[in-house]
Amino acid sequence: MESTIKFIPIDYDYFDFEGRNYAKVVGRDDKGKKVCLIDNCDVYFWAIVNEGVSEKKIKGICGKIDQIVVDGKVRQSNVLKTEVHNKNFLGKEYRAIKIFVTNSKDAHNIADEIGFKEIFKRREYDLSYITKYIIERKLKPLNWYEITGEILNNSMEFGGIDQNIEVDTVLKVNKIKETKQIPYSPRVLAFDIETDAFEIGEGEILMVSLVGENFKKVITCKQDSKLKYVEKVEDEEELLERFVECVKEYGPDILTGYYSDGFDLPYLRARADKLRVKLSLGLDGSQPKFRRGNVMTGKINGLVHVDLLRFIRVVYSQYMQSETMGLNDVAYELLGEEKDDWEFIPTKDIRGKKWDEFYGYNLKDSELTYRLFEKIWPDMQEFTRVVQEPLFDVSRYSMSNLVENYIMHNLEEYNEIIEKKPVNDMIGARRAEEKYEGAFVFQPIPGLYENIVFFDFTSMYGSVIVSFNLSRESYLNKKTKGSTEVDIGESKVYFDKDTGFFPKMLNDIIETRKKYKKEYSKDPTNLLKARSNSFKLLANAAYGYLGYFGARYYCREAAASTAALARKEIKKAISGIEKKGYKIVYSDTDSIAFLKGKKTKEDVGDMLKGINSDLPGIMELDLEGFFKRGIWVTKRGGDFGAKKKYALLGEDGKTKIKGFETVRRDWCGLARETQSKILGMILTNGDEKKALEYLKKVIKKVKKREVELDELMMRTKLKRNVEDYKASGPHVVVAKRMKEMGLKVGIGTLIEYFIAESNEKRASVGARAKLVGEKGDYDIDYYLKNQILPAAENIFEVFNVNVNELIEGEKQKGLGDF
DNA sequence: GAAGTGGATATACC
DNA sequence: ACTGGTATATCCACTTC
Repeated sequence: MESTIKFIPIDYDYFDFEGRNYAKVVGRDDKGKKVCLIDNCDVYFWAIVNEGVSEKKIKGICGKIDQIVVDGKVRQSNVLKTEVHNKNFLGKEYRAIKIFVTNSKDAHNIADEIGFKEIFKRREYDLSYITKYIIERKLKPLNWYEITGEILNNSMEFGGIDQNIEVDTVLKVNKIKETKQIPYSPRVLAFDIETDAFEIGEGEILMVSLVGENFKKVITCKQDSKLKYVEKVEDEEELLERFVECVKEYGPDILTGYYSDGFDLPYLRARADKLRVKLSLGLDGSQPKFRRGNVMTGKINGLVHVDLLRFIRVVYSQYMQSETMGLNDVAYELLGEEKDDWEFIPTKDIRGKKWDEFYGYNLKDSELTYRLFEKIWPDMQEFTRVVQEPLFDVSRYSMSNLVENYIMHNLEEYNEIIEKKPVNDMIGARRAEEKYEGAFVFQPIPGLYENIVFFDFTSMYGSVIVSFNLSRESYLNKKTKGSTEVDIGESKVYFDKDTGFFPKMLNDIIETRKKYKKEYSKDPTNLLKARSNSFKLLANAAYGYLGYFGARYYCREAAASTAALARKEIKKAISGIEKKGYKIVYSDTDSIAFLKGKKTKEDVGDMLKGINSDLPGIMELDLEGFFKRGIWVTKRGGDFGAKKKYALLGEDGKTKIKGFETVRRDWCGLARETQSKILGMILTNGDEKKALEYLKKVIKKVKKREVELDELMMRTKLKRNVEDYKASGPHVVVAKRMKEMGLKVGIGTLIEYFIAESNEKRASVGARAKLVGEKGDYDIDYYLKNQILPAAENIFEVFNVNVNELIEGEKQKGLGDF
C-alpha cells in the first residue's frame, strides 16, 4: 500500500541485501512518530577519458568495462552498465564514462581493473555509500521531505527488516520531494556514568544518570536513596539492563554525553561484555559499535550518539577562554554553571548521606550536558544542514572535513566529478614541500597609547580567495589572457579569470556569516555570536584547507597567493590610513590599530568608507572598536616591540589582554594574576605607581612564604607520549615520575607541578619540579626571578622602571620616593 | 664555571 | 594526521673561552 508522509532524516546507515546496498534512514514524521526509510541509489564511479579519444574508442572501452567482474571474499561484484557523459573535472570539460556497479564497497576494486591508456583518471570510487546516497537522492539531513512509499508491515522484504527495527513505521521509498520546512526540536537524552576505576572496563559502574525533557533519573546498584530521581537496582547487570530500558522508553533521537566517545559509552560496552549482558541500545537491537581511530568513536544504530566534547573542540574552543575543555570549565563559560563539588574517594569509604551527594553529582553532570546540548544545537543543526553529512559525522568532523564535505555536497550544480582523497605517497610529497610565507605582522613601538582605533577585515582570507578567484581549479600552469598574476616570493603564479567552484561556494559561506553577524548586532545573544563565529570559522578554514596536505582540493599556490595578496592589501590599507594623518600602532594579519589623535569618530568613519571604496572584490574593512588605552611592551631580551602581545582598555571599561603571560596557562596563577592586575591598574589609571605598590606587596608575600601552593602550580599539557620526548623539560620529568607511580599519563594529560627548593646548588628546573603532595617548599628565588618579575618586567620597562632591583630591596631610580 | 647559542617544546595570535 | 603561518618564551643541552 502506498502512502505519503512528512519526514525529517536524522540518522543514516546502510546494509547489504543480496549483494546490493540499501540506505536505512531513521527520522521523524510531522506527528513525532519514529520512521525508518529503506531506499537505495545508483552506485557508480567515473573513468575520465583523455582528450582527443574518439567516440568509437570510448565505446570499445565501455564494452570492456561492462565485462568486469571482481570476486571478493564475501561476494561477487560486477559492472551493471556504463554511460558516457560530458562532465567537468577541476573546472575543465571531459568525456567521462559513468560506471555503475553492484556494491559500493567494491567500487575501488573494480576501478583497479581499469587500466586503459585512454583513461586519464578514475574518480569517486572513494566515497562512502551514505555520502553518495545523500548526493544522489537529495535526502539531506535535518530538512523536511514528503516521502511516498510502501509501508512494510510484517513484510518479508529485505529479510523481514521491519520486524527487527523499533520504529513506528518502516517505509520503502518510491518518491522523495522537498517540502516546506517546519521547526524541529530533536528528542534528546543526556547521560553520564560514575565508575570505580578510571581505566575502561576495569572497575564497576556505580551509577548512571539520564536527563531529558521533564525527565531525570539516576540508576544505581549501590545504596538506596530517598531522593526521588534515584532508582536502586540489584546489581551491575541489572543497572545495564535498566539503562537500556530507560533509553528505549524515552525514545531519543539523540543520545548525548560529554567525552562519551572516549569514556562513558565504551565503558558501558566493556562492562556489558564482561558481565554477558547485551547493551542493545540500537533500534535494531544491536550494541554500540566502536571505530578506533585517533580517538575512539561509538555508534548506535538508529539514534545519533553525540559526544559534545568533539564538536566543542572543533567549533568553539578557539573562541573560548576556558583553559581545559572539561565539562566543568566549558559549562561554566557557556552556561555560567559549574559541576557539583565531589571528591573522589574509594567506593568502600562512601557511606550514608555521602551517596546522595554522589547521586546529585552524577545527575548534575547529565543536566549540564543536556543544557550544553540545547545551547549548541542550533549550530550543530546549521553545520549539518550546510555540510549535508549525517549529524553523527558532522558532530565529529575536523574543520578540514567540514570544509571538504561542504564542497563535495555542493559540486553537482557545477557538473563536477569529485577529486579523490590523496593517498600516502601524495600526502608525503605535499608535506615535504616548503612552507610558504604567511601573514604580515607590524612591529609595534613599545609604549602606553591613548585613544586607539581597531579596524579588521571581515573574513579576510576567505574574501581574498573569493575576490581574486584563488583555488585548485582556477590555478593555471602558465600565464593566459586575462589571468591574475600573483607574486608569492619564490615565483609568480597565475589564476584563471573564470570563477572556480571553490571561491563561489566560499562566497555563499561569507554571505551567510554576514547575515548572522547582522542579526547579532541587532540581538546580541551568545548564541548568535557563536553562530556567526562558526561560519567565520568555516570561511577561515577554507584557506587552511587549501594548504592542508590531506585535502582533496589542496593547492599550495592558491594558499600562498591568498597569504601574499592579504599582505599586499593590508599594507595598502595601512598606508591609506597613514596618509590621512593617523599613526599606526599595530597590525596582525587582518587587523590594524592606530591612534585616533585629535580626529573625531566621524572622521575615522569617513576614512574607513574611503578605504573600503578602493578594496577589490568582496573585501571589506570593518571598525572593530575604539579603545581608551593600550599598552605594547618590548620583547624580552630585545629593545624593540614584541608582536602578538598587547593589552587594551575598551570604552566599556573592560580590559582585553592578548598574548601576555596572563593568558598563558603554562605560567603559574600568581604570576598571571599579578600581571593581570598590573595591566588593569596601568590601563585604568594611566600611571604605574599603584601597580608598582601592588607588585611590591606580591613580592613580599612570596618572600614570606605566604602564597598558597595552588597559586604556584604550573600546568603544561603533554603533546606526545612520555617516552617520545627528546628533551625532558620540567613537565616531562614530572610526567615520568607520575607514570612510575602508576598514574595514567599520555597525550593530552595536563601535568601540574611546582618548583621546590633544592639543596643542590645548580639543580635544573626539571629536577626541582614537584607534584602536589611531594615533599618540598616552594622555591622563592625561582618564583620571583622566573615567574613574577618576568611577567611584570616588560610592562614597567615602558615607564623606565627596573623591577629587577625590587627583589634586592633597592630603591627605584625612575620613581623617586613614595 | 659563566655565558652564549640553537634545538625542543608549549602556547598564543590571527 | 586529521586547516595555515607568525611569534614569544622557557628550559635543556651543548659549545666556547
